[in-house]
Amino acid sequence: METGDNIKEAVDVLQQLGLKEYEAQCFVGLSQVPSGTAKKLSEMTDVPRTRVYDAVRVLESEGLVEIQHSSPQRFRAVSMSEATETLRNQYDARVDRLQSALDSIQMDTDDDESSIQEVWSMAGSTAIENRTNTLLSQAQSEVVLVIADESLLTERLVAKLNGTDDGVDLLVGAVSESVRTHVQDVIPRATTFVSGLEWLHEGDADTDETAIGRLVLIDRSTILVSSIVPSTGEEHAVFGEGFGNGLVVIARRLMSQGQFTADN
Amino acid sequence: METGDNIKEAVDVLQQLGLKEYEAQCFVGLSQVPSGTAKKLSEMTDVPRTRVYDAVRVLESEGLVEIQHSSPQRFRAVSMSEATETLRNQYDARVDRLQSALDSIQMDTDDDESSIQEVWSMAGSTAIENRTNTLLSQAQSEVVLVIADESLLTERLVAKLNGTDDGVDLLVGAVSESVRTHVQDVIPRATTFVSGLEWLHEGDADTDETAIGRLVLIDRSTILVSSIVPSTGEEHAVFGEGFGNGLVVIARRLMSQGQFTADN
DNA sequence: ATTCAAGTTCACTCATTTAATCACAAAAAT
DNA sequence: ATTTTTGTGATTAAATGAGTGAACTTGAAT
Repeated sequence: METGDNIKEAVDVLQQLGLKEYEAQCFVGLSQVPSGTAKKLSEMTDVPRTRVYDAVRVLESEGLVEIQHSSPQRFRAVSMSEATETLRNQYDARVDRLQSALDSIQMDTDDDESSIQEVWSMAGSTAIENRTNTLLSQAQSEVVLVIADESLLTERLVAKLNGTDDGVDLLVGAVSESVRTHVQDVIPRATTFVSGLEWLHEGDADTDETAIGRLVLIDRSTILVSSIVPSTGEEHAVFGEGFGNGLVVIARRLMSQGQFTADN
Repeated sequence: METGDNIKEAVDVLQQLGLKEYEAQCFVGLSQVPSGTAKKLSEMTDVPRTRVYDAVRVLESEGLVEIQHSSPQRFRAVSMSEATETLRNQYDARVDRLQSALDSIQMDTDDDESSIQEVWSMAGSTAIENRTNTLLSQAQSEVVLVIADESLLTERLVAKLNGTDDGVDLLVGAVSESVRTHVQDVIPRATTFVSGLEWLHEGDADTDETAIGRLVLIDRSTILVSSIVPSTGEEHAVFGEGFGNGLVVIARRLMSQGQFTADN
């Protein structure tokens, strides 16, 4: 059922946004009718009638629902645009509060006696994309980027690449010729090539091995390699810094062995 | 203690953003130090050492923390800007998903045999501000606005007011002369006045009565009145639509009795 | 006035989730 | 070799939320 799934999806997202199940269901229910009573709502959702009142009251206090104090009470959802706006404002406000709370806690500046030989792991596509961005901003002389999948070439990434300093060499590799030409189109100043690294696209369909997502090498001294785990589709990454870092050394070695072949 | 409170605040906000207590504490702990082990973390926060691992693993999967798989493992938080960016992206993505899920559910268009004599209540400053905005957009001929407190005159509200169609009369009332002149400054095209309604600012300090926050009357047929509950500081509002609506009638009556006196 | 039904609130149980503790194996350090 | 750290897993306890039913209002109908 089409709408049924969408309803479930909406309830789901609302719960992720912090609403309880009853609250989410009531809100979605109300968003389908101009207004409704507790009875009507409990019929169209599977919220027990006696609990509709609680749920709706919470929703009202959060600015998502209006209540008419008549008998029977009537409820109605605020407009979609008002609701999403309210939710977004709420979250933005929270992130802002977090930011200022953390800002006011100064960090212990024991130097991190580290960097060399450390390999860090992280996960999550957005986080990895953010890190990629941060790294690109730090580039002084060279950026080597290999992307396995066209979908990873987001607008934001393209913008960032095009915005890098002119003194920075931009080498962008793709796994296939078609992706390469596309990359060359959107990032004219880059030197593009088709990666000669076979292991980059092991794990396509047939094999169940994890495939490489992106590879970022900055100034030959910082590297990030991500992979997509086939079962969940999640993106994981490893990250190393420092010219002498083992991971970085390996990456340089691979390059100098001519595995990366520039085509133009 | 200054930072102690800020730490609590940060943990609190992170929980509101969906993290569990241990996760929130670990993240805040890590954000105070370049990198740390489970032991160190459990000492600086009050997360049991044996549970640091779980918490940090979740944080990693959410892109907020990096893990170095050595022995002992070392953890570090991503930079503040990356963290807030990741969180914000995550939330925006959710709100977007909600929007499209709800969009695809069309609403039952049984006419709402309503409007007249209905009074709805809602709560939450942002929601009320959003509704105010929506109402201002709908104005055809006249807007009467009375604000009790200068703080309610947000940038957004001012922009909205200045952006209303020229054919719409703009009457803005303030509770004091000083607020009035300020209003006149930022909204030149408005006709401003000092509200003669004493009950608007009953409940200042001494009395514990709830004070009126804002009063919005659109085209003499839609009204919204909000009040601030003194104990919690929350803003609540009542809202009525339709020329014949009781609340609207009362509002018109008050106006025509000369309670609102234009000064210029 | 009394009764009845619908509307509403409240209190309580059960299930799930999360916090907190413990026992133990593996790894490092002494 | 022995003793401390480090990491995993299981287990208990506390808190939260879902689900249910009794009881109390209210307004309409007898």
